[in-house]
Amino acid sequence: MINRGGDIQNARVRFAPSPTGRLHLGSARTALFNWLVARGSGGAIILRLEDTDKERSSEEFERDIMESLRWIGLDWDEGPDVGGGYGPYRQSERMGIYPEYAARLLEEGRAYRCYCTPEELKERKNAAVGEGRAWRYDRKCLGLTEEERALLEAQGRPYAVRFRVPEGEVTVNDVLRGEVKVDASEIDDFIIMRSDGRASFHLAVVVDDITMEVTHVIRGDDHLTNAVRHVLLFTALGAEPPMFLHHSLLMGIDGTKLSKRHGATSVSDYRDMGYLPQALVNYLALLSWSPGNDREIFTPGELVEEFSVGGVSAGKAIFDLDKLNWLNRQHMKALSDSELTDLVIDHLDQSFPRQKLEIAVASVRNGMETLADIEKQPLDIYVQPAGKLSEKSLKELEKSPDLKEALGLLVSTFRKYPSNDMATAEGIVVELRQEAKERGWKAKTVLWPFRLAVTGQTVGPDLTYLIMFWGPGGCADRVEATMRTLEERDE
RNA sequence: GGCGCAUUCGUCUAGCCUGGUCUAGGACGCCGCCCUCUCAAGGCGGUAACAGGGGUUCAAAUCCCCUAUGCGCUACCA
Repeated sequence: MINRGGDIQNARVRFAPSPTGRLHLGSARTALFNWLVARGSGGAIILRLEDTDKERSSEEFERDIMESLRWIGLDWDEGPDVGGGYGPYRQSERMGIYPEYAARLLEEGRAYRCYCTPEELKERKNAAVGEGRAWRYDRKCLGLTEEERALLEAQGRPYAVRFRVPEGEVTVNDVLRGEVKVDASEIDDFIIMRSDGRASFHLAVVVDDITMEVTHVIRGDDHLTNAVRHVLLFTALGAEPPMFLHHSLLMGIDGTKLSKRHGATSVSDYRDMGYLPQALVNYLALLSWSPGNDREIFTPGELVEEFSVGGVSAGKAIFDLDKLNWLNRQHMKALSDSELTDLVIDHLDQSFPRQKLEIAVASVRNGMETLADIEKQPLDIYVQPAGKLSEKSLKELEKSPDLKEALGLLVSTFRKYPSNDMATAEGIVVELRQEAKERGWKAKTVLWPFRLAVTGQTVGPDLTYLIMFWGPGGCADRVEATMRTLEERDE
C-alpha cells in the first residue's frame, strides 16, 4: 500500500488506554506510534485513562500501564500523574463535563431522548433479524408525539440520549487510508448518554478530544468504523474533526487478534521474560513501519529521528517471537559486560563476587537471547569443585591421546603466568596451540583435556574465560586435582 | 447479512503514489557450508512471494473493475 503522508507538524496526540488489564503489546504499539508522531513533529502527547468501566478498571492496572510505558521509554507531556492544562486526565473525573454537551445536542435537535428499554430493543431487533432485515434503531422515540412523550415522562421512564444521525456521506480523513467515505444511513442513531446518566464511549472520546485540542487521533484499526460516528459528533458539536491514523491490529501467529491464547501479551510479561525495552520498542516499531531502507536496529531515539508516517503500512501485523528474539540479541550485544551483568542479576539465583560474576556473564553471553537465558547457561561449572568430573568428561579424557603429557603441558604453562587478565588468558591459549603444533598434535589434543580437566564438563564457555575466571594458577590447581582423580580411578 | 479496511517469500517488509531499471530487494526463521577444544556465536551460500480473474497499455507487483480470503464495526462495552 502506498502511503506518502506528508510530514506532520506539532501534533497533539493522545494515548487513551482503559486500565482493565496490564499494558498489552498491541496497546504499547499504539502508544509508540502516538509517541513517535508527537516527538517527531515537535508536538505533545497526552496520556488519558479511559477508566469509566469501574467494574473492570483498577488502580493496579493503571500503575502497570504507566510503569510499562516508562519502561519502554515512552513519556507523556500531560496525564493523570503529571497534570497539564487540559485535565483532568482520568475519564472517571470528567464525567461532569459530558452532560452539557449532550444537552446542547438535545437542544439543537441533533439528539433526542429514547425511552425504549433494552428489552424492547432486543425484541424488535430479533424480529427484524428474524425476517432477514438489517437492524438499525427504528427511531421509534424520534417519532413520539408530545402526548406520548409527556406520558412517558410522567411515568418517570428513564431515557437514554441518542444522536440523531443526519443524512449524507461522512468522510473520515485517515493518514494511512486516505478518505474513507461511508453513507450515514449505514449508521444508526447511537446512544450518547446512557439511561443512568453516564456518557457513552463515543461521546466521551469526542468531547475529550475536542476539549483537549487533539489534532491527530492515532489508534487501532478496530476504531475505523467508530471514527465515522466520531466525525459526525465532532461536526454536530461545531468542531473540526481531527486527522485520523488507524493502524493495523496486532495479530497472533495464527492470524487472530493477539490474546492470552498466544501466550504472553503484556509488556510486563516481556520484561519478566528478560527482554530489553529497547528491543521490544524496536520490534513493535518494525511491525508495520519500515524506514524505507534495510536498516533494522534502532534505539528509541533513532526511531524518533527516522520515523515518518509515510513508512507505516496499512496491512496486518503478526507478532513473531523469533524476530523479537533476534532483535533482543542484537540489543544485548550493544551492552557492555558490566551493563549486561547489572541487568542479569535479577534473573540469577547463584551469587558470585561482582568481579567474578562479570567474567562469568561475559563468558556465556553469546549463548543468551534474553536476560532470563542466563539461567540456562552452564554457570554451574564455576562452582564445581576442582577434580570433580562428569562421567562423560572422564570418558572423554581417558580416550584422549597423549593425555599425561597434555595435562603436564597445561600445568606447566599455566604456572608460568602469575597475572590474570584478558591478554594473558588469550596468550596462554595461543601458546598452547603453538606447543601442540610443535609436538605434531592437533590443537584438540591439549585443548580438549583443558576444558575437561578444568571444568569437569564437556560443554562450557571459551577457554579464555576459564583462565580469567580461575586465573592461570587456579586452572593449574584444577588440572592437578583432575590428575589425582584420574589416578584414584586407576587404582 | 450490511458496511468498512486489508491482501508481495512461513513471518516482518522494500518496490506501488510518479507503469519499463523487478529473471521482485532486505530481515527473521529454516537448510547447507566454513570457522572450531565443546555448546554456541559469527561468516558465507541456499530456500521461498506479487491472492485469483478480467481490463487499460507497446509494457502492470505498480493504474481500473470484479471475485476470493482475512480482519474489524454493526451494544445503554471501551
